Amino acid sequence: MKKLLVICGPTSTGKTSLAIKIANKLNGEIVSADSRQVYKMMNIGTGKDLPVNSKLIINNLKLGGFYKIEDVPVWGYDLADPKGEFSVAQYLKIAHRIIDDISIRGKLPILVGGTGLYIKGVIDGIGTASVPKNNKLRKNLEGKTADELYENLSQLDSLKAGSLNSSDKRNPRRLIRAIEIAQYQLTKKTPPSAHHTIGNNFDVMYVGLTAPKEFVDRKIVKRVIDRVDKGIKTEIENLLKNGVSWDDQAMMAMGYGLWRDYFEGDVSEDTILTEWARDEVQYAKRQMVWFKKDDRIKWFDITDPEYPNNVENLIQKWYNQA
RNA sequence: GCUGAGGUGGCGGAGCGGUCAAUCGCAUCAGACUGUAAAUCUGACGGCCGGAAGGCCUACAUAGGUUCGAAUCCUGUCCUCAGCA
Repeated sequence: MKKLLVICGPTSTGKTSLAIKIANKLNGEIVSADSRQVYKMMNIGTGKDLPVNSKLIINNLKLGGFYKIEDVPVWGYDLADPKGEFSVAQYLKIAHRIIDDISIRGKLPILVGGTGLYIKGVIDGIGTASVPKNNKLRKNLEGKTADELYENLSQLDSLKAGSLNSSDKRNPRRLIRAIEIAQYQLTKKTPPSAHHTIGNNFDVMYVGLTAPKEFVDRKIVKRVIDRVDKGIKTEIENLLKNGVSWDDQAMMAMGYGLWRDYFEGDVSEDTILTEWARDEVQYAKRQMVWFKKDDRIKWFDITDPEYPNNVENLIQKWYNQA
């Protein structure tokens, strides 16, 4: 059976470096599952860790392209223009192609990232992903309160409305999407097409990386400072020069939008760094909340001295199985 | 030293006699999540008991006072800030 290795976990736990190590050992290629690394020109802040002067290699337009990091092809970067929009649906489409392609070439695809929804989408599929965005509808719904939206949804699809939990009932963004799907199903009268999933065709191994909170927090602080040294400010200036605006979806990424008050206001760099690190810490927490529910994941504490041996043994053993 | 403003929960900041354990924002903690997911949203957030309703205690710089009742009014004390010396 074809194999797929997933390496997930919160930010700052060394997912990529483990992936590279494994890729070198098992003849693998990396596929990034990261909702911000998909943007071009956003390298330092999203942690692409590209070697200097490396450039995107494109052999097949349908697969995006790949970078080489320590001789390992890394896919899933630079799929989108930071001025534009991007969503899971687009990611899934291309990620599936990439994974199939790697697999067909006889190599091991390694899905690496911290965006839980992307990983879950790739493996388990997202049934409604084929329902397109309806800008007109969204425009109309814009500004409505959660209660109004909920009422609206109830009329279109009372079943769906009733199934929402108390949190989603008050989440305008989710309610709008739910209405969008409900309306699509009403007008098109066609159920969303069957979605491509990988779960059934691949032997998937899930490796999760964690560390004690204090360890992760310290690492985050260090990394934030490191990114400033590497030139995050220049990177942002370049984005702006290229027409990216502060309001673009891509600029909502941590460590980007935050700088607006530095460039346009009188907020100090120190303040920005503190807030940036804080955002990352909060994000790491949210990632863990998401991942820890998935009991397919085999967890490893990266501060455990035995960790490198343990993961590699586990993966090797899984890899050797027919 | 004089004059003016002010001291509220981890922070910012409302409240200016009762309905105040104290709006709200941030932080923190817990959680949700299927086309923005590094997004968006929910709950908890002085202490103790309780599943909850609710109850009890300690609280709005500090010490007194006025009042049936004070974070809110008065007085002393200690701090902070602005202007004058």
